[in-house]
Amino acid sequence: MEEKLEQRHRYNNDNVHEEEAEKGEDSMEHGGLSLHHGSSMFGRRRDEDGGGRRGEIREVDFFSRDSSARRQDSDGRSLPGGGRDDVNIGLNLLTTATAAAGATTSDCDGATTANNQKMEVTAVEAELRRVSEENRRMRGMLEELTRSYSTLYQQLLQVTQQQPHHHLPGDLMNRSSLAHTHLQSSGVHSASTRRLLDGRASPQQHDHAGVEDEASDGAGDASPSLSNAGNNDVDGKRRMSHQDGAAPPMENGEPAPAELPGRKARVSVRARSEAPMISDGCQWRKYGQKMAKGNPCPRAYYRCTMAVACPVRKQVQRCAEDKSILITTYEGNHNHPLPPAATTMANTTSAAAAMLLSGPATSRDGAAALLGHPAALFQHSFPYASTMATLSASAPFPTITLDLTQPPSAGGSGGLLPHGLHRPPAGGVLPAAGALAMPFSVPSSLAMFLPQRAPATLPAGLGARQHSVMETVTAAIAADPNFTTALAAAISSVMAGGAPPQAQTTTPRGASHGVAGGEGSNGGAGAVSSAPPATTGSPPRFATQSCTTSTT
DNA sequence: CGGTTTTGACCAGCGC
DNA sequence: GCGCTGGTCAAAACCG
Repeated sequence: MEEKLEQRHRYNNDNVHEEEAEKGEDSMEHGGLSLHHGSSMFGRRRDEDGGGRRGEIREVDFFSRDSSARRQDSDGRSLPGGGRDDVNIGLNLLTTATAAAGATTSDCDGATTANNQKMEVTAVEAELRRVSEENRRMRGMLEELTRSYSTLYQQLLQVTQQQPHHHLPGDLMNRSSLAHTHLQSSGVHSASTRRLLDGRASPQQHDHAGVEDEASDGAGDASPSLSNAGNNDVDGKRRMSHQDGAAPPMENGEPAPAELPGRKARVSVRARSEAPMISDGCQWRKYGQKMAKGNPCPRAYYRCTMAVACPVRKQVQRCAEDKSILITTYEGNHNHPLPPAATTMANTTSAAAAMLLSGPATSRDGAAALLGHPAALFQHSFPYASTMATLSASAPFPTITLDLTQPPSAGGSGGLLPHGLHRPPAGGVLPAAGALAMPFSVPSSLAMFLPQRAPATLPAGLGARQHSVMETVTAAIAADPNFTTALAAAISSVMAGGAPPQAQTTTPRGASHGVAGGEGSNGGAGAVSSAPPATTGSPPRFATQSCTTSTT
C-alpha cells in the first residue's frame, strides 16, 4: 500500500519534473487535467448549474440589487426606485402600514417588530421552499444523468452482445475495460454488472477475465493492460523458453492469461510524432538499446516501472522509412492500476492483443490467417481506429499494428472503410510507413496519446491541449456510424481521464529526450498497455544526439 | 542519494 | 559450430 503510494508519489513528482523541464505538463497532470476535462463535461455543467444556483441564491440574498441590475439592463436606464419595487415595495408597504398604524396607535413599536420578524420568517420560509425546490430539481437532474448513463451502458452491452461469439474475447476485454472505467469513474461498482461482463467472456477468456478482474479489484483499480495477450513473463529468457507454446505459468500468484499455445501477442502502435516522446500514462525505465538491422535508428527497450514487478515492456523505434513515425511495441500485462491517462490506450491495446490471441490460428502463419476476424473485432471495439494485424516473419510473436499515423481529420469517413490487413515486410515486424498507411483516422481518444502530430493534424504543443472533451466525443461519434459504441468509447476515454485536450507527449528527460530521429517515446502505444504519463506541453525538444529515446 | 540512462557484455534462438 | 540478431543484464555515468 505504502509502496503504491510512494510510487504514485514518485510518478507525480516525476511528471512534475518533466513538465517543468519540458512542456509544463506531465502525464499525471494530464491525468489531472484529463479528469478535469473529463469531469468538465459534466462538471462544467455542474459548475454552470452551480453558478446558476449560486446566482439564484445570490438573487435571494441580494435580490434587490440583482433586480435593479436587471432592470437597468433591460430598460437601458437606471431605475433606482423601480428596481427595488419588488422587494422594497413590501417593506414600504409595511412601513406605510406601520406608519398608518402608528398614526392610529402610538405604541406600535412592538407590533412593528413582530411584523418584521414575521416577514423575516416568511422570507426564510420562502427561501427554504425555493432551496427545497432547487434540491428537488437537482435530484431530478442527477437521476436523469444516472438513468442516461445506465441506458447508454445497457446499449453498449447490447451492441457488444450482438457480436459473434468468436469476437468476444477481445471485445469482452475491451468492454470490460470500458465498463470498469465507467464503473470506476462513476463510483458505481455493481457486482451484478461485473458478473454480467465476466459471464459473457468466452470460456477461454472467462477465467482470465475473472481473475484479472479480481486482481484489479484487489488493486483497487482496473488495470487494463495489454494483455491478456500475454506475455507476463518478467524476463526475456523465460519468454524465450515459453516460445514453445507453453502458457506462462503464474505471475504474482495470478494465473497467466489464457492464451493460445505458441502465441504471444504484441501490439505495435504507429504514431506520427516529431516529439521525442509520447506519454502513454505509464512510467518507463529504459533498460537497453540496440541497433536493429535495417534501421538506422536504434531501438530502445523500456520496462514499466509503475509497479515493482510489472512485466510490461515496450520497444520504441522510429520507422526507417519515415522517421516522423514512432513505432512502439507493447508486450505484457500491467499488474497494477493505471492512471486515468493510461487507460484509453491500454484498453485499445488490450483489445487488439486479445483479439490477436483469441484467433483460431495456432501457428505463426496461421495467425496471419486469423487476422481477418480480429480486425473486424477490433473495428467493432474501436471502429475509428485503423488496425492492421501484422505478423512478423522474424518475430516469434504475432503482432498487431495499430496505425495512428493518419490525421483525425481524414478519419470521419475513413473510419468506415474496411480495414486492410497487411503483412509486414519480411524481416520487420513493423511495416513501412507507406505500406501501412491506413484509411482510418486516429480517433480523438487515441490521438491524445500522440505527442505532437503533424501540424496539419493537431496543433502542436499547447494548442493540442485546447481540444475539448466535446471534440473528443463528437469526433468519435462522427467517425462511427454506431452512435452508441462511439459514444461509449468517447465517454470511456473521457472518463478515463484521457482528455483529448492534452496531447500527451511525453517529455523526454534530459538530453535523452530528444529524439531526433530516435525513438522517442511513444507512448502512444503505451496505452497499449500502458499509458504513461503524458506530458504535453511545451514544444518538443529535439535532441540531436540520438535517435533514441526517452522515457515517458 | 536514489532513480534513470547509457552502453558494452552476455545469452539464446536461428540459419547456414 | 559459427555468425547474426534480438533481447536483457548490469556497472558506470548522469541527473534532479
